[in-house]
Amino acid sequence: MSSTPRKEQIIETAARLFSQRGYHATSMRDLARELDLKGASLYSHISGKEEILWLILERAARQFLDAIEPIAASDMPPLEKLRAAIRSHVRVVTGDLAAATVYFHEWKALQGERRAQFLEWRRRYEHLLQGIVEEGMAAGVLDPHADPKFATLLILSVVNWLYQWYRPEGPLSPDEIAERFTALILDGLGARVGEETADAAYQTA
Amino acid sequence: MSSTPRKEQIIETAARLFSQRGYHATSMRDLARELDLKGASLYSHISGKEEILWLILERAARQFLDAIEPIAASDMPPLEKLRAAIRSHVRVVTGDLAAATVYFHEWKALQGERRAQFLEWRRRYEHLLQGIVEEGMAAGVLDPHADPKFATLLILSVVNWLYQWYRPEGPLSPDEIAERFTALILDGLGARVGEETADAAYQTA
DNA sequence: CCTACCGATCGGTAGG
DNA sequence: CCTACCGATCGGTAGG
Repeated sequence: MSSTPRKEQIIETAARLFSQRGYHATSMRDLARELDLKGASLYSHISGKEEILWLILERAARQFLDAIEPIAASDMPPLEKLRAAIRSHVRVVTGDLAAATVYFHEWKALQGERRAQFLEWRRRYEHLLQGIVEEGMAAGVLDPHADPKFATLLILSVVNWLYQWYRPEGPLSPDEIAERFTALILDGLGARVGEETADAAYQTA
Repeated sequence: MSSTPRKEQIIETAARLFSQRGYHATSMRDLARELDLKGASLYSHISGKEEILWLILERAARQFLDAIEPIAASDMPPLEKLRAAIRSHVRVVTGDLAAATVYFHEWKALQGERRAQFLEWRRRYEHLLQGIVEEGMAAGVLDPHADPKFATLLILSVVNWLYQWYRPEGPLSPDEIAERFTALILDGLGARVGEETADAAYQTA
């Protein structure tokens, strides 16, 4: 029925298996069986097991970066940038939950150059997000006295952990989840007109 | 020098290796080499590879539960309960980062009964935390209109993701990190005296 | 895409 | 705690 090229089927199926059992716990024969092939037949489409992992991780990393780069470079107001960045992150995670799970769990199985490339992409992503956070602080949308590194880590905590609990059949759509995340972050890290409220919360704590 | 029993050394070293490379990527011979033993010698102290993983995960799960259970059962005010729960969670994670990493990443390698037991402990922990959140809402410390399940997930996101970025040599102590988490959560999920501020933030978003 | 096969390594046991 | 060894399985290749 499907005209999806074999290589695509291999990558998709591998993403599912790697996300369920982990990269090292999935054998090439497991993967082949899922595609009604013999193990050796996989090697006419891909060069080896690590290449499959790499193709999954490379795509995921590009999706994250392709989404945030135009947002970071745009002239939207800082608040809208932050909202758009959170929404696009949530869309990437929820759009391919298996790939996102592999992205967060299995990159350590990469060796040498690929591992370095992956980590560089991840660093670039986090740096772009931190830039948006800093713009928000400079514009007074986020608390200018907060630590931008810590604030970025908190945003990443919330949007990254999503892969652990998101289920497509759940009650909230991806955009609704992103909306709630944004509201929480604006509230928790936001600058207030009356600064007393924020100060009071810190002191009560 | 050290009089640590061999079994303890095995568990500690395994936690380090499993956290660095993953359970399936660490062989019994890797583990033995790290302890200046031959692979076969491990089996006079433990019954098999999965038992080592189980001992790491069981301890970690018990640490989380032993910390939150007395807090949940106490008669502290709701706000103090939440603060204490977050602080104890952060202490467990930072107190043994390797074990925490294995706790979050490698439990899927457990089979059958052990896997079920682990998941039950994790559910119990999350349920106790949600109870504390609900008490806070009932008492007006947290926004009574928020969704308690979602609020609990957000707290778990922030405190769980810590294992991904915490480094003992970093600028913040575990208790300082917990303090900042609590402040953020009280701010982001907190009830305000003037409700307009929160409503305004939701509508701007 | 298959059969047939490779050397390496896996978790684990026997027997001291 | 060691040497010696087990069957099973691993990723991958040869050759069609």
